[in-house]
Amino acid sequence: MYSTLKSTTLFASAGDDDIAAIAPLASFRDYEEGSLLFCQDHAAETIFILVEGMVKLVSLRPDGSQITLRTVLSKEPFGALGAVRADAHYPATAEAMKRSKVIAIRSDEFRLLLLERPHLAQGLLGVITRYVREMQERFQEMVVAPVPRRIARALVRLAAQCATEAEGQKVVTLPFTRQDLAEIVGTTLYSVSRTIAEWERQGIVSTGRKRITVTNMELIKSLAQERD
Amino acid sequence: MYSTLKSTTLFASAGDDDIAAIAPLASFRDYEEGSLLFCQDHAAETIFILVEGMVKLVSLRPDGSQITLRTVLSKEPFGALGAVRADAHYPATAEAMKRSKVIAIRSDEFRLLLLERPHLAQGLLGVITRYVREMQERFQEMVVAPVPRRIARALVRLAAQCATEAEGQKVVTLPFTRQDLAEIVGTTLYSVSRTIAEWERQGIVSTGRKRITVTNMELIKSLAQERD
DNA sequence: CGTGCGTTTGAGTGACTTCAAATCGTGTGG
DNA sequence: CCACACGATTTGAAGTCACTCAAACGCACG
Repeated sequence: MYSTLKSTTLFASAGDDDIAAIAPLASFRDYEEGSLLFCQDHAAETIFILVEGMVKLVSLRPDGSQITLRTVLSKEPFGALGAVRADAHYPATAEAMKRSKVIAIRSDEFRLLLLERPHLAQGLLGVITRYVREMQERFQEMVVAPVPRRIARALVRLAAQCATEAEGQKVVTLPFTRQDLAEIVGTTLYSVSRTIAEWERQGIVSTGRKRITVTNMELIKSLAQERD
Repeated sequence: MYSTLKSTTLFASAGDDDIAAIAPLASFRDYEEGSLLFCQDHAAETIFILVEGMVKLVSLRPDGSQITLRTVLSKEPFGALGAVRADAHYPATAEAMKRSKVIAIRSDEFRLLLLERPHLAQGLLGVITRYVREMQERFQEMVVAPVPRRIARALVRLAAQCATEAEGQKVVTLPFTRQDLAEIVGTTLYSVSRTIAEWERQGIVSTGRKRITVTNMELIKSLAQERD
């Protein structure tokens, strides 16, 4: 548990004594594919760190459709906003996309530690700040970028996240359905299908059921850029 | 200066000793309408707190168009992400929309204080967390909501911010051009003009040059809702 | 009384969505 | 081991929302 905690982005700047203080609050949990780790608007009682698997944070809309706010792949924390304020509620629902293993930490006790241990607060600030920057970037994309560019950007971002796990190889396979991607970039599965089919004809990607393999990362990256 | 700092959202949870530690790092600055407080991608050397006036945080796009990430009205801090990491750069450009007065704090020295004074870190976490939630909400709007609803939401949000200053009155006047609003909701000034003109015909708002007055806040709020 | 910026309005276009239906691939039960 | 069933994907056709471009208008300031 010690070394697992130490290797996460949240506790990268923490000292051994900080880790020792956290460890008693933390426990491992496993989730089946499709199960929910927490639900939107429920009290944010625990914060999570993904150890293994894949989790998506989705926002359910009144009309039944859903938007994926974030895809958690590496050893990133999630549901961490609840550690800041005492009466916080989860702003989204967390769903396991595969069998996943997580570390769960009680947020109320963690919050108390934040006041005593500045390095923990530092780590949390770092994690949240990085998230803010990513959100701002995606926000801008949503507003101005056409659908194909949004998809390209999503692929680049997801490939980079996956590559953290499987050290930077040229060809990256992403285990997402067209529907998954549609919820990430805010479009329909039809538009995703048409766009990806076109790219497959051009040899930029190869696809399959629940799978998209980027074979020419450079080209995808250029499609993700502003200019044409 | 002491009481001014104490009244801001960033230092609401700070003790008198915290304020005393901050005060030497802080100074007042004034900006003319249209002047830039900081520029995108420059080193984030100082964090700001708006005391008086109005500031917008805009992201400039390669094609020349711009998107307003945030409109700062009340005694909110901005440019505060730079306080977290040493080598941070501003993710956006800050422009004064009116003559404005701000408090400027050197971010490198502030960062050191964060490690010694947990209540300051607490305050910063609170501010950033609130911002994350707002961004997530706007992010979702962008993806799924049609333009008129996005405009309605922007008006509701901006009116609420203004109302913090001029205690909740029924009729709120917002000093924005059609272009300003277009950059906030991510559309064109033409679409804003048409939408607002329609609302004026229905008596929901009254408009003028660089001015939009919400006369029926309830109706605007219902337009901002998901359902029709 | 001009000049310029902010605003209005029209017409045309294009990107994306929506709905419908067919097809493909995979896993499962007989 | 094969056939079926369901989920995932493809493709077509129609419709619409909002953008783009162009031009005119009008308020406010010098």
